[in-house]
Amino acid sequence: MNPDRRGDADTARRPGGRSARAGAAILSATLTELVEVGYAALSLDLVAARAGVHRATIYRRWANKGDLVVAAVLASAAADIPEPDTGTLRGDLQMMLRDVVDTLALPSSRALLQIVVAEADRVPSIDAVARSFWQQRFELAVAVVERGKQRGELGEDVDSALFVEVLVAPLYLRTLVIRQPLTDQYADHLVDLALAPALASEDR
Amino acid sequence: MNPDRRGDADTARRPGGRSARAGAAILSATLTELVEVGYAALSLDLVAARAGVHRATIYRRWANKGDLVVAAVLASAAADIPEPDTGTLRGDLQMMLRDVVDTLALPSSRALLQIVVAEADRVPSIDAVARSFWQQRFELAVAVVERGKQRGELGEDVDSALFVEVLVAPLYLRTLVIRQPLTDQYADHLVDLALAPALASEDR
DNA sequence: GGCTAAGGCGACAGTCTGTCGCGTTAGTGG
DNA sequence: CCACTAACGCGACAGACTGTCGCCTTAGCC
Repeated sequence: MNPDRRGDADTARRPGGRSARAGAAILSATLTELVEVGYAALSLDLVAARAGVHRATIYRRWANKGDLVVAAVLASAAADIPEPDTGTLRGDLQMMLRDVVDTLALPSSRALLQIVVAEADRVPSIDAVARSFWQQRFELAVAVVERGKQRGELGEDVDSALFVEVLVAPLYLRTLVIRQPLTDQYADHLVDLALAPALASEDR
Repeated sequence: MNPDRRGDADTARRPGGRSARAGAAILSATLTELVEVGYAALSLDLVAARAGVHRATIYRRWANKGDLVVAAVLASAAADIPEPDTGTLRGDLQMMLRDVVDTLALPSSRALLQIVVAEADRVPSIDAVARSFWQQRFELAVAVVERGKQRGELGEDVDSALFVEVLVAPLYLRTLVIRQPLTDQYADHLVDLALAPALASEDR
């Protein structure tokens, strides 16, 4: 639909050299600025300056501010996810939740998450990135829960997807909505709470 | 600290007439625009036009775009909260959660919530509004849970605050983060899940 | 070592923010 | 009922930012 050559991101025409360097510098500078001043106040002049690049160069690749931000968020979302395997469901869950706590403690992750939350309803491409990102994460977490279920650490009747949602949701509620601090103890507490019914039924 | 006469919001110098009307029109127009185009793209020109007011009039009251948005959000947060009392804890919780579901289904509430989530870390006054808003809501919900506890519908050892957090968190996770739809059935399911341990212990 | 895609550079129009001074109007208080 | 004056309307303004353009320069590829 778009004959424009922009927006091809990594498939730069000079993949070995300056183009690639400039592209990476721009995306990195965008993320830094984004975390620092937010989306609304983001200025391409400053991004260009920080990246050591002329502003026109940015526009040669991305049509506008929104597209650039989408690309930057997309690039930073491409982190790989550690797969926990401590041997017990409780251990795996603790590890995962503590990882979330650590991630949400980073100002950069918080800022990025906030931007995605704020813009996803308005920007289809951000919506798409968010959906696939969370789907991946959830599939992994659900797999961990399923493994625990097969080991008999959780009742067969438990809905794994819902279990994961209920387990992690308070971390995001505290961070984004009610603005309360997160601790490892809190995370562990959530795990205990989620596993309590299983323990109780063991006692019968 | 600020000798400027701006920012007094409702304490206008001509409380009876044009000033009050203009102020209300501006705040209302701001909210409408905010929901429609978001914070980043909000233009005071359009707000002024929608409010039927000259742009300078806005600046006479609020120093900048940020202050105006804060005032608008603050004004809209002043809604009163219905206190449920169905006679049973399950009924009260279902009512509260369905109310949250309904609220989050409104584009205006979603948009406002998203703006608050995105800006609270950056704008102290938005942070303050958010904190007091949620504290009020949570106190009410905790009171409902405590009442249920006194009726014996919930174990004495349950942490009411944590109970409320875990109960409502998935609604916000789905709305803001993982972008999944909310239904009344889902809300009821959460209530059942939260009350399950209490039911199980009744059976002993 | 030459060809050429891509970046550097500066100028540009258009939009938005925030400010100002002056004229006008509509509440307020007598 | 009327005069006073606080507050608004209006248009001009500087400054910042967005997005575009054409020309020149450079660095990567063969």
